[in-house]
Amino acid sequence: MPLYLRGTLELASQGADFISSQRLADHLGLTPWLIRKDFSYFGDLGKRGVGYDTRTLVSRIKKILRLNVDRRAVLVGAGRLGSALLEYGGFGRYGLQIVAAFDRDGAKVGEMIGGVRVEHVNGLATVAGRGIDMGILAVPEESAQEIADALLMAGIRGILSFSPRHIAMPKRVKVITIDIAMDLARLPYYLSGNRR
Amino acid sequence: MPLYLRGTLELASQGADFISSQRLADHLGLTPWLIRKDFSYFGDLGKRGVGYDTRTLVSRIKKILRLNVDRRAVLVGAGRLGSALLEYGGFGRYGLQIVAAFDRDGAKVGEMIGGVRVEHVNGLATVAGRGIDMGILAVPEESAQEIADALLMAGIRGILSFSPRHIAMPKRVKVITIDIAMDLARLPYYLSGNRR
DNA sequence: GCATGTGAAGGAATTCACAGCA
DNA sequence: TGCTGTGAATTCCTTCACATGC
Repeated sequence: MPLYLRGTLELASQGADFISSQRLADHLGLTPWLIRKDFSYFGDLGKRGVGYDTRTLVSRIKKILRLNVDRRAVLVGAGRLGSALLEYGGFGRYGLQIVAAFDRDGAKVGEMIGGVRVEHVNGLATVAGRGIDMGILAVPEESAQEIADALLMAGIRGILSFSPRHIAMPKRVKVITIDIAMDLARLPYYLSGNRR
Repeated sequence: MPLYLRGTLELASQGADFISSQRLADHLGLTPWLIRKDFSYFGDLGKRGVGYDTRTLVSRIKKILRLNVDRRAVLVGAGRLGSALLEYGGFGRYGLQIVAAFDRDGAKVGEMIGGVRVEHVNGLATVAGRGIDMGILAVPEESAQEIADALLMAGIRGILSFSPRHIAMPKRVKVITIDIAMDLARLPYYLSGNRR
């Protein structure tokens, strides 16, 4: 569904009022019947013979994904990757915002990056009262688990981690891991004449 | 399999000579029988009653993933994310290396980042003869498709893209997309009392 | 005894084909 | 006619249970 949201937002921004499953499928590199099947689980979203109204589709998917209210995230690790994330403008389209940043390095504390002031990681517990419910982990992999534990203590219940380690958390906390090196390592398999 | 490689490398670096499917599963947050089933497709990798020899396991998986030889990649887009990638040291464990970087911005050309000199994007075609077969796309999303086409022309057959767009390529080119904002947007769904 | 390898069962996701409505 | 919604068929992936070998 997040992918469908992305595609619908994009086509809507190109001025489409209605889109067919065919059009969305072409745009995303998928098949129409898969999209229709997935949409069908959430009741009647489209008009037969016409397609899906982009406006209502966006708002329905946002509601399903609980993106109908703005969400705030905290970032830990203001290194190169962390800074890039703080200055990245792509979160806004989903109503997401990084509103706090922490680092272990005293030299970075106080710095403003992407409009956010870097705080010392010792104060991580203070995020508890700030209406933040997601954490972004951009720390060295050795400290990833430790910082994740601190985020758990601070009441965070969703983590996006860039560390190539499995983060152990109670089941109530959702962890999504992006392992960039591992993703790049998947490419060579497809390089030469592979079947399929 | 890339995930198994990561886990095995990690446990090996901790001094493990043999690992059981149970141990690897615990480490990665998976189940032992899934790992055994997946390994079984590639012939007898383990010793019954003992486990898997980490050394041979690593080399077998590397061979399967075609990571048994070092692979070279080109990066396009030396902005914040691109620079972070150039300076990231995590690719080496898989024998991957970024050996060239390109940017559209003349001011960046000539700069050294992470030991790589930034070249002007107009010269992208020159990668053809340099033993490079993967491209990393860290450009603004509007230019992603255009640059991907240029990479195709330059003989690249695998692309890791950070642009939140579907990249259209001939079937012989493998494209892996990392959409950071979309991944973060998946979290809110899990935030409150969801079943499962 | 211990841990792998694997046929069989079970479940989930995808694809198909078409009925139903604008 | 055009495009959605959906049961049925299919394919794929996961889980189980246990025979096999160190």
